[in-house]
Amino acid sequence: MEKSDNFFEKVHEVAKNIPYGRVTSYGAIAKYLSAPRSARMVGWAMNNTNQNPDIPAHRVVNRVGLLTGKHHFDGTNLMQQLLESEGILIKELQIQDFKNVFWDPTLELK
DNA sequence: TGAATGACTTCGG
DNA sequence: CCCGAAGCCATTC
Repeated sequence: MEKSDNFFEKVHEVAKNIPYGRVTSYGAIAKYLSAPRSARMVGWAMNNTNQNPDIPAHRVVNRVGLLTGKHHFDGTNLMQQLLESEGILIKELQIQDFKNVFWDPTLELK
């Protein structure tokens, strides 16, 4: 165990680099990691990331801005509250003005 | 080894 | 971005 793959580290790094009040998608991160097919693995990696308090996993959603991962958080609506606290508007688990708050690592971080 | 699962994405209608 | 189905990839049983 504890193989510390570079893939996971990159996911952690990108997640930590997400600006305040911004969000990104799993696919965007996967694409940034040169693995656009492994979007699911990004989410899986988030499970490890989720255990890290330095990783704002709540800023990562699916491609349409839907909080698909909220079920993996401790609380019931914790993820939404965290995003709302950052100024992001959410309606029925879907981010409003998603394109406006979307942060693309391939464009901004790269 | 093979089958099932999932914090996704893309394609066709 | 509405809806249904297929594809991908790593992990787990």
